[in-house]
Amino acid sequence: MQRRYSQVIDRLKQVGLRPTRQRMALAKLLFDAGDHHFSAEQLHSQASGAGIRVSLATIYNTLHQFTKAGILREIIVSSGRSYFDTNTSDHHHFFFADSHRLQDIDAKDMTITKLPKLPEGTSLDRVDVVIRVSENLKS
Amino acid sequence: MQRRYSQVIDRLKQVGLRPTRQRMALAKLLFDAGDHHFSAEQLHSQASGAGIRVSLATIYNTLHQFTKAGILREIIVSSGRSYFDTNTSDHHHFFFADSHRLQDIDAKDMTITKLPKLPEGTSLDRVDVVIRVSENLKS
DNA sequence: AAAATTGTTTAGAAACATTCTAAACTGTTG
DNA sequence: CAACAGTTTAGAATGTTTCTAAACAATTTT
Repeated sequence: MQRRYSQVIDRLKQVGLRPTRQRMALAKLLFDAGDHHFSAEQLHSQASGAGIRVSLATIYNTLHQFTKAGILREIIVSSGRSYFDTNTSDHHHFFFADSHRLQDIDAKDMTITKLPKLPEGTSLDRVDVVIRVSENLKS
Repeated sequence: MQRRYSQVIDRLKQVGLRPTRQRMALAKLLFDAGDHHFSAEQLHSQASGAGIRVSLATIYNTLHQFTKAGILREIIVSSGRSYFDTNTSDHHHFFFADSHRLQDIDAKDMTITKLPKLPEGTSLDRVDVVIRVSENLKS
């Protein structure tokens, strides 16, 4: 049981975060599951479901720490609720307006050939592309 | 005094909205001022400052109605607060992470040559590009 | 032009996601 | 294992947005 956590412990240490009970449990949930998108509330329920007792405050703390550490990415597609992505590589998103679902777009499926000059005295953080789509109603 | 509202009245009628006192006043504030970005709260203060008494609920109602009618556009750059844009033409945005400011990017200053295939059974609503930048600290 | 109808506005309450607080707890270091 | 610094927690607080149902205003009908 202890050994299965070694990867997660290493990963946390690498990014300078203490491997606490909660962080290890959450990291395991997040990174053992492959690329996916989720909200704070979703992670909280998932944790509860898996028998991990973590407060919502810790979920938020952890999400922000992971994001700052670069092992998680925040996606902003709707005001009023934040989403996170375990895929931190260069890519973009489809956003299904009706169901609030997200789907990755691989960087290679999308090309931006011309970028505007950045405003004076600024440096680039990130280019976010969100393609908003509607699900067609069945006839 | 009455005549100055005729454009705004026509515009509201065109999009199927009754030209009420509040809608006319807000439309005038918004569309006489040239392209700009704003939040609900900002519009509310601006209205108050101009001696227009409108409730926040009406601000929100109006903003959503205008957006649905296509004479306003919602910009999603930060969870927890919505921004709107009086410029509804095809364009994108710079977002200044520190100051929460927005700046238009003309469609012609940015070219996307390759778009991914849309997921099965969906239709395109919009492609949003947000270039997030940080203001460089002075040395 | 009053009455009837329908759509709009409102204050205040409610909802919701997120952040804060300060006290209890845990991991780490020496 | 003591001491310290960092972490977690419940619950309160915050901030934005939506809801409610009653008053009001624009429009249509008579």
